[in-house]
Amino acid sequence: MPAQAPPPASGTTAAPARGDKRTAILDAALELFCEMTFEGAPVPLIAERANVGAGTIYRYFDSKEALGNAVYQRWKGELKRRLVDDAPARVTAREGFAHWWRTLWAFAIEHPQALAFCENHYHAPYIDAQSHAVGEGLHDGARAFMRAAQRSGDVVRGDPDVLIALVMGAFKGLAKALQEAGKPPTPRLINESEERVWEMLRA
Amino acid sequence: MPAQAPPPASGTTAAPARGDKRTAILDAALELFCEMTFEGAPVPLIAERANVGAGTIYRYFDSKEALGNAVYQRWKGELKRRLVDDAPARVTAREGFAHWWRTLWAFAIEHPQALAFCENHYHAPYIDAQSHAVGEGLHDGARAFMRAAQRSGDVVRGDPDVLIALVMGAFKGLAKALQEAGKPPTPRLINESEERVWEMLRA
Amino acid sequence: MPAQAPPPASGTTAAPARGDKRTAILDAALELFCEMTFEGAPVPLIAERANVGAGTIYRYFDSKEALGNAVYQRWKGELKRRLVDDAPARVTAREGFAHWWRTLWAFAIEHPQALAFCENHYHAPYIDAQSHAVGEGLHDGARAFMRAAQRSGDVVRGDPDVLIALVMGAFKGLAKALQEAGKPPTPRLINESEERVWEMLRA
Amino acid sequence: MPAQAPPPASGTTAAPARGDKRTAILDAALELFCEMTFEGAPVPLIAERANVGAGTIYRYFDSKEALGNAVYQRWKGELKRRLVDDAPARVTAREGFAHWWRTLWAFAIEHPQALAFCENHYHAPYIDAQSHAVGEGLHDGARAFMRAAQRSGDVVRGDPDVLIALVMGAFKGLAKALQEAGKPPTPRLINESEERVWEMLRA
DNA sequence: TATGAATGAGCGTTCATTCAT
DNA sequence: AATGAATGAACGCTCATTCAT
Repeated sequence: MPAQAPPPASGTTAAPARGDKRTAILDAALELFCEMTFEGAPVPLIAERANVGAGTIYRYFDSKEALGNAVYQRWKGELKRRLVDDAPARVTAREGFAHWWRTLWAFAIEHPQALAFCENHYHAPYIDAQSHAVGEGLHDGARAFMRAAQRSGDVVRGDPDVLIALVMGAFKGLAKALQEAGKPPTPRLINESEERVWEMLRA
Repeated sequence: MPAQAPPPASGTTAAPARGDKRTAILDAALELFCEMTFEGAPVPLIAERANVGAGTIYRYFDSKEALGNAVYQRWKGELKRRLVDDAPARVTAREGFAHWWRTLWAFAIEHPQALAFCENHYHAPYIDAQSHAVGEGLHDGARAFMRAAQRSGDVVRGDPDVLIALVMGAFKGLAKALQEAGKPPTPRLINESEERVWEMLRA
Repeated sequence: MPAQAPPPASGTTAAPARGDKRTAILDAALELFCEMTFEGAPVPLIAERANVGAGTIYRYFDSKEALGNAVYQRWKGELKRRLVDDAPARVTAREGFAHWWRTLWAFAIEHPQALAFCENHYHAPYIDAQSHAVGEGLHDGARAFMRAAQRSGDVVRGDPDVLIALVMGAFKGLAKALQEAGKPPTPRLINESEERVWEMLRA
Repeated sequence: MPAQAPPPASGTTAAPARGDKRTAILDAALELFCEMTFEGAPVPLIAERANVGAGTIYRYFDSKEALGNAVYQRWKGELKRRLVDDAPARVTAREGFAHWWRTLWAFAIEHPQALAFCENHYHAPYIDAQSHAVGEGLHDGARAFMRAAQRSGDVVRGDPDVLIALVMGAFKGLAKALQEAGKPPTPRLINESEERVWEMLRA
């Protein structure tokens, strides 16, 4: 799954679009950070995979750490967009939960490396405040949803952060386990797991 | 703990006991691998933290990778011992689940870094087959428990590996969230989360 | 010279010519290997002597051992070229021997360290098969010459390898002795020693 | 050929003789210096081969370099003893030369590693003045012999050092070639080479 | 006297970063 | 704007040497 391009390229459509190189670098970096760890992935190798010169990376990113943060924010931001910004308004708690669960799986299927990267690197020493803020934005959306669901009486009482941690943890655990086992997440599995996790939340 | 043990334990309590250095290295390595990543933690820094010379590490471990695996096996083995080997026999599924959940939390409280390390490093490129075998031993124990619980009708049907992934994921998610927030896991929180997760499993 | 040659020769004389660095490294390595032994010569010191960064050496040579072999093949190959490939055809055995003896001395005068290096390092543990093959090529040429000289009745019968060993040993012995004593090899000395050594060979 | 013991042990004959360890260390060092180079042979490995503790070596020798010089002097001294001190008095030049040539070969057969070591390490950076003095003593004896042979008219005129260099070089060249080829020096070969080399010297 | 665990300086090598082109 | 050769600090690791036992 080499190239992923969530933010539609701006400007004219034909010709070697501006930003092409930046995207190529971000894609290559994501791949290699997943394969070899952030520290283990040499910048020159990222450059080679992105088909650019090693020096070119430094025209787009101040440092390797800045590149790591850019990768993080790109995908964490994309996930937040889908999960929070595109959330359906005025639906039941159960429907809202279904949106979350299915969107998470859609993202995991489309961008398995992006998901693994964001999970594994949230606590990496090079992740900066701005990146953490993006993560917080996602969490805020989740908290708002959970609180509303508790208010409506559909979801058990208790610290919403605890419930979010349980739900997101369950998702990550299953996604990771499937990836390791090499099994694709079938619609059936997604539905059944949605059911199970909802039981955990249900009032 | 299949790793090396050059200095035979002296048994008596006085004097800088043999084996001290090996343990000091393992402890320092765990700390630094958590703080800085395996690749990011320089061996000389591990030595300094352990109050030994840099070369001394290589008297106890063949390489940095061997040290990483020793740390992994030490704690994953300890967790497996508590979770599987010390599991109560002839109890209900609900009681068996309580043992798991509470043992996990006890371990998380005693050795927060050990838990984080084992979780984050299972797929690191340096983890070897023997380490993976230790992890498998733990998983086998979990699967045996889950199958018995399904046969007794207390837990929902379905792939036991999926259920294990959901439960372990939920635990890790909550443990991680509390650690980040700096909140200790209160007995109340442990009990309530046990209740929630059991709902996810219950037939 | 089968080793790497990354910078293509520019041909024109102006500007710091490409290939300069590779040659500077080979020259510095030869010097230091002679002064301090292969194992005793630190790579960073070779780099300093060659006026390049330590890392630069590894752009031209895969390892210190590869550098050692490149030095060996460079000079052993050059010697073989002069001695074997440029040997005069259809001359008497005596004239052929004169070519060998004088060419050896010319080489010893031009490249005293190169000669010493090739002699002392043929059996070093780091010298690889390709380097040995270059040495063999030289020896094959010598054997062909010696056999022809024996067939023509000018040189005594006996294992040609033994005669070669005696002749080459005598040359190295004298060259080394002069170098140690700091005396230059005068034309007179070269001629007289040629006479002596020919007496050893003469039928 | 693990143990060589030219200097007869002093003191009483039975019981673990004094000097045993010193000799064991010198023997092990000679072997390993030949197999792995002086720089390449770790002191702890020498200790292991000598069946002593690593620290014990430093009771007998101040440093690794001192050990290297002790090995050098031991064997160069032994060679000088046989070649110079035990030389027959009042014999013809031809007979005197025969003594030299045959003694060299006897030494080469008895102590092949000792010979190779002394040859290859004379110019090593760690060889000190005292060691060089031992070598000089040998050379002085050779020079005295050569001068006498020239005075008697049996050997060609010319710088005796040049003649010595040619003769010793021829010997070393042949000895080395045989060792490399794995062929033993047969009496016939020794005699024939003696004849050849004498031709080089003969007036 | 003899040991070998412990040390840390120094090795060969890598790689994030720069800069002449 | 883009390159990739060059750099040198910093890495993992070795080994000559010391010293508590």
